[in-house]
Amino acid sequence: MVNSKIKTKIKTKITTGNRPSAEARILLAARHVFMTKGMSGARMQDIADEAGINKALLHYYFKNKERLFDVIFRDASSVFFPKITGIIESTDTLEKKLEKFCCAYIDMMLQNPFLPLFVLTEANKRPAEFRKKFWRTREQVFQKFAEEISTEAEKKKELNINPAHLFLNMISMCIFPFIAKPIWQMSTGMNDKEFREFIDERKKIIPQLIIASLKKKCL
Amino acid sequence: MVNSKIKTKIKTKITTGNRPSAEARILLAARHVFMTKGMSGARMQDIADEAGINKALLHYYFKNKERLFDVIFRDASSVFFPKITGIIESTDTLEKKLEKFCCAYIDMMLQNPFLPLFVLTEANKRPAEFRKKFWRTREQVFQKFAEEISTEAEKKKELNINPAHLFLNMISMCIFPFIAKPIWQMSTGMNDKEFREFIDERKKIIPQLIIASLKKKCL
DNA sequence: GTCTATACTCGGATAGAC
DNA sequence: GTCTATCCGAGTATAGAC
Repeated sequence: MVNSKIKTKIKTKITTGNRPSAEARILLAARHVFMTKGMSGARMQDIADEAGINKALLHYYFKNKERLFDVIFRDASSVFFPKITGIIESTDTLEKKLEKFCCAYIDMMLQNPFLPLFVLTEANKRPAEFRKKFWRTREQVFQKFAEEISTEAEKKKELNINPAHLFLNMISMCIFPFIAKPIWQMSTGMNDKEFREFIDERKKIIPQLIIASLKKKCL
Repeated sequence: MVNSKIKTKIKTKITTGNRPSAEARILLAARHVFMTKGMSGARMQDIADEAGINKALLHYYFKNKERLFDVIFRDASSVFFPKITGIIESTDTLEKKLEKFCCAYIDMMLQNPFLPLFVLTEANKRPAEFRKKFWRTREQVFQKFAEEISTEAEKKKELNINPAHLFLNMISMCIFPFIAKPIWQMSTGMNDKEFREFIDERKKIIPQLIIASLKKKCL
């Protein structure tokens, strides 16, 4: 499996034995190291160690650090920018849709706690490169959500809400706690278990709050 | 001015002439480079260039990269974790206090747009070091806010609100847009001017939303 | 205090054996 | 496909002149 073809989606291929292939182990290790240290802080040696191979093999599979990073980052982006078509197109009420979205999104971040800071940091560091290499128009989650909310608002004559603010409020409240986790825990004294429970509570609180903001009286 | 004494607060000292001293220029340049590139991405050469001096002088003033970083980061933290005693102790209503807080905090970030991502990233990368070297108990903004909200809630018999969620919601909505700025602009097509106006709107929207969440019906 | 020149270290990348 | 050994550029840090 040489690096000649760039894969668009990472799959952890398994060899005939029970141990993941070297390539799969590299990807797993690279994901972990890049996510925790960032592009500039990550060391090829760390990735090699964690994958249980040596540096030379990294270059055999992925040419250089940048290419390896790109594979990881592209995969990370595709997870971070969710596909909400499924939720949007369902026949649920808006309330139910928001609830499903928050719940699914928070669950995803519980499984990938470093993802938000990783994607946002790297997107900030080189915005031009990000736009060119990683930005997919299809990932414009916001557009669909905005339409959905606008039509919903029109139906109910609650036109005083700005979909942009509403959507940004929602994702802010979902994502930010994961970015601020260490500081928040220092500040409140929460341990990991308490933090986890606290986050779980937010799956209900956030959509409720958003729905409340739709009422004329609130905004 | 040798590096023997560590300053707790950065002041841009001006020499007798009209050009800032070398030390002041270094601090200014270092702040900019560290904030945009992060600790691991920053290059001493870049800082020297931007300050209009050479690398050797950096080491003359600040011994090494880590010490220079520490000075910048300590200063950044003290700005990022706001002193809210002034707002808390005023005789304003809770509503007014929240409004003042959001407004002041958003204004601060408008002036230091890279601050949030910088502080949060570095705090995440080395949480133990962060706690030891930079965390100040006095910065536990949250505690005071929580007490304030609790007493307010008791007065109005609106005990169904959790101050932790309320506070986290508020700062999430204030801070997150600055972290997500490039992605948000790509996603919505906003230019810098529009983004600025959009942010200004939030100074009112966020406290309104928070106040609304205090009502029993909303949460 | 400020510079030039240089030493040293780290880390990404390659050559080549097996 | 995987390894050892090595190269080489980049980047931090220091020596020493002025």
